[in-house]
Amino acid sequence: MATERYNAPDRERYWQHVWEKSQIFRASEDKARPKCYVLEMFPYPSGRIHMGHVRNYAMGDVFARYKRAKGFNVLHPMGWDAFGMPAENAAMERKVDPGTWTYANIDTMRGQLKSMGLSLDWSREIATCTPTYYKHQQKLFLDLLKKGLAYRKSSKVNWDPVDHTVLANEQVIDGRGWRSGALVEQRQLTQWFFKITDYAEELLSDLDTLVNWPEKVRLMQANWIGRSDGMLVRWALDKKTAPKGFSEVEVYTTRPDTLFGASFLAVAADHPLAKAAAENNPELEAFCEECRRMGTSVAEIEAAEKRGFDTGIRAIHPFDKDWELPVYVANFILMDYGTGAIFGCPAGDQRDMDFARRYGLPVVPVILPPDKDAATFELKDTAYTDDGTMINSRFLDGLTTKAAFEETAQRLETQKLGRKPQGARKVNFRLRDWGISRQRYWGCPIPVVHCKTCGVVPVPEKDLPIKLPEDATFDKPGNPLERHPTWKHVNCPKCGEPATRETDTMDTFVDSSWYYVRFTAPEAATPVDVDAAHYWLPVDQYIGGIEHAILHLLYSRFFARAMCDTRHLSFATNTREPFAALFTQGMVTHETYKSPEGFWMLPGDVRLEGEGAHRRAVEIATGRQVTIGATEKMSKSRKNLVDPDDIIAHYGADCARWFMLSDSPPERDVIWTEAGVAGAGRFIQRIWRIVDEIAETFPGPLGARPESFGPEALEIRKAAHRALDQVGRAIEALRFNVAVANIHEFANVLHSALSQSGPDIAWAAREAGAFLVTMIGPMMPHLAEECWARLGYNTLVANEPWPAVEPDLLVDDQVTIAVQVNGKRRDELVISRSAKSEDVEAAALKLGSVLRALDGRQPKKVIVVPQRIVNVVG
RNA sequence: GCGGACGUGGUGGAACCGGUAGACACACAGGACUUAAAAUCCUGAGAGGGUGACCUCGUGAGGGUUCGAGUCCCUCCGUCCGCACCA
Repeated sequence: MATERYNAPDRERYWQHVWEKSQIFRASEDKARPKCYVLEMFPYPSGRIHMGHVRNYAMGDVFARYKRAKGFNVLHPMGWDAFGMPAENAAMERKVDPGTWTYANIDTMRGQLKSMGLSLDWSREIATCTPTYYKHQQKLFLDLLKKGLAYRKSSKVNWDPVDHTVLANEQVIDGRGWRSGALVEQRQLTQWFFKITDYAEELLSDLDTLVNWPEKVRLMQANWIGRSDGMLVRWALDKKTAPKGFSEVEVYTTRPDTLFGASFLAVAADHPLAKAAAENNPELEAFCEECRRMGTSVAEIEAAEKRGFDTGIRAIHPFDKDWELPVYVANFILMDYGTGAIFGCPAGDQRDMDFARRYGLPVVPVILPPDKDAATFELKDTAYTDDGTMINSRFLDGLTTKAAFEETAQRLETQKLGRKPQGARKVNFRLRDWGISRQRYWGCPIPVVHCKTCGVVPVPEKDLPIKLPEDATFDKPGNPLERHPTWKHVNCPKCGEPATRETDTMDTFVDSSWYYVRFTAPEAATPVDVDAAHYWLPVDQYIGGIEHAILHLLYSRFFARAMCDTRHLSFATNTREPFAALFTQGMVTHETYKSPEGFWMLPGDVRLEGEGAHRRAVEIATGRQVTIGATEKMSKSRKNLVDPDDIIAHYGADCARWFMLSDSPPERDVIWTEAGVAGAGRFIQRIWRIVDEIAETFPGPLGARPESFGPEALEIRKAAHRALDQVGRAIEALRFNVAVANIHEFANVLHSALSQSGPDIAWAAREAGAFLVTMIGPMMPHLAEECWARLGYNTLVANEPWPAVEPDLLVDDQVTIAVQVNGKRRDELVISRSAKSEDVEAAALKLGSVLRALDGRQPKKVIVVPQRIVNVVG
């Protein structure tokens, strides 16, 4: 009896070796089977994997292995998002070459991932920093350039003074660089952009098709794209006051209905009209300068008051040539939204209200709230921005807000009142083009050459890849490519004269915008093997962190479309969405500990004692009391890290995987606890013991199925089939914690059933054992193989199909239904599943508990929900 | 400020479409085994009351719809997340 304890670390190495040798996770196109592309967001090779990776990849692996068992042709690849700042920082700090550093990290992390036993097709591994990858990215860039989807312009950009590079709008968080955390500055630079705004409408409307994405992510993207329906309204300027060459100003508004509530116009400090007006007005010039300086940080914007400067220019109301309004330069007008100019309606917009109150401008209410009386309605300092009935608005009076919008829009479009004021409907987006220039070394070089005579010249395709020089220096800040002695000096591909290479490299988010395409044919001579991509895409299940809800996912959605339009890609589906289903997993958190001096401490240096209110922590080395802090995301800075290697070496990968999948719903944060891991470790041994006992007590293969099963054997079979059914559904829905609970439940049933004997029991137990092993397979694959072998099979459970559930076994002949009296549960009733409602009612009314609860009253009504509940109303 | 999500025992969390709330696990308590510990196995447990089969209360708070509400509707409170002068 009792085989020894399952030695996870040892057996895991063995089974990993077996999988690797048999190459079972290699994917190839197979039209005969339905495909399933399972992808987890690929890691940045920062040095070592962390628990967040373990959780992410464990989830993806469960799904991939399950789908494989369900008969799908699964593609489950892995690679490295390998360009980026940390490699350069390492080069600066430790004098190692960024490439050397990166590849060493990749080697380490590959080893770590392999020790997790993931069902990955390693033959497709890619690293974005290899010329064999970025060569194709350069080709894609050239095609985008040709198509007009990549372009250069001078613009105000977010400059990260720590990383010495430009950041995209999406990469500025609370006014700080997303990576460095430095306060971002505004600089005027000539930069490369991708025309993501060309796809704004499609990127927004197609969100509706992404039904298998979290609602939250879709909303975040929709808000980010920020569509608004409005009008462009052109206001004539009074000739006497307008600067030379300006006869009108165009403003953007989403509320043309409030046009009669206008009391001023305002333009941004960078607006051409402001610049012209400032030319011979030093005071205004100074004000504009001040405005430009502001707005460099969000903190300042928040604190800033609404301020303006009257330019002296007067504008003429589109519907009344005798109505003049002042034109201000104002600090709260954004040059890059709409037209950089607005008309201010204090009654209908809080900002305009603040502004009007400060400068003593008129406040005319134009919308009467539904619950207010026209005679008494007045506005204090709060604007009314909702719908209502139009007042003080001439021909709009009495209309609803919506009708007034239409009426105004129509009139503006068709009429030519006064001096050529007019308007046009316009959809405006908040989304800006994606600035991809980075003044860094460790990125994909932008393949163009700047020539004095020919201008910007694309590098001929035959010259790709433009490789990074291997002898760059990192001893001072700035772009190593820019200061490299020879790299940038080339001859113009067009005229042959001396010219310079573009020294900007691409934002690393470009690399990750198409890697999922490259995985479908990682060796292809062209960026994409169209057939392979057509077969595999879209990704059927994508799993990663919520932190990429906007950046990476939006860029990827853009890139898929841009690649379609440059004929690199075509989808078999009728949308151009790269990720059919998205799942965003929660973070891995851990308690934090602080020494008496206030320094963060590693969990490994701390011993926990007591519980509840008496729970305390002491430093193992000294026995000193340690402060237990909040539970937070595992991070280096707080030192609340647990190294996956340690866990895998001690408990095994299956244990780490199982714990990650237990308890917490995958979309929520999971708290890593030593007790939880130990519990997972105990369960592994429990499974091993159960399987061992089955193998020992009921040896041999499944054999011929008995003619009939006794009630005890039937119970085992029912439990097995029910569990298999439930676990399958739970995995399908990515509800791993529920699957884990179902497995626990089944293991408990099986464990207590094993003391019985008999030929039918033997068969049922063997079947149940096989089921148990199959259902733990996706989550604890090594243990499953070991158990599978122990049960006497000489195949790999990783290759076994998910058994078919016998539907008959999922239903019981007898059902237990609750009996309520007036909605309160009083009893329960075990009755035939097919019992008629009348019979159920009769049986319920006979129950002593029911009679007692009725207390002599006659039942007024009896509600019977078949197989569920009886409610006696009395 | 705007938008969204969430709120269930000591803890993590279950509960299909409105139908027995608390599955499963962790932690805990008691017992068995053991010289002892670990491991394992068995048992217990939402709160309160009763000797007892039982009764009352209970899913953030309050109200509503319903035979019946953790689930649907309204108001409020709290926590978390996203966006934030976007006209």
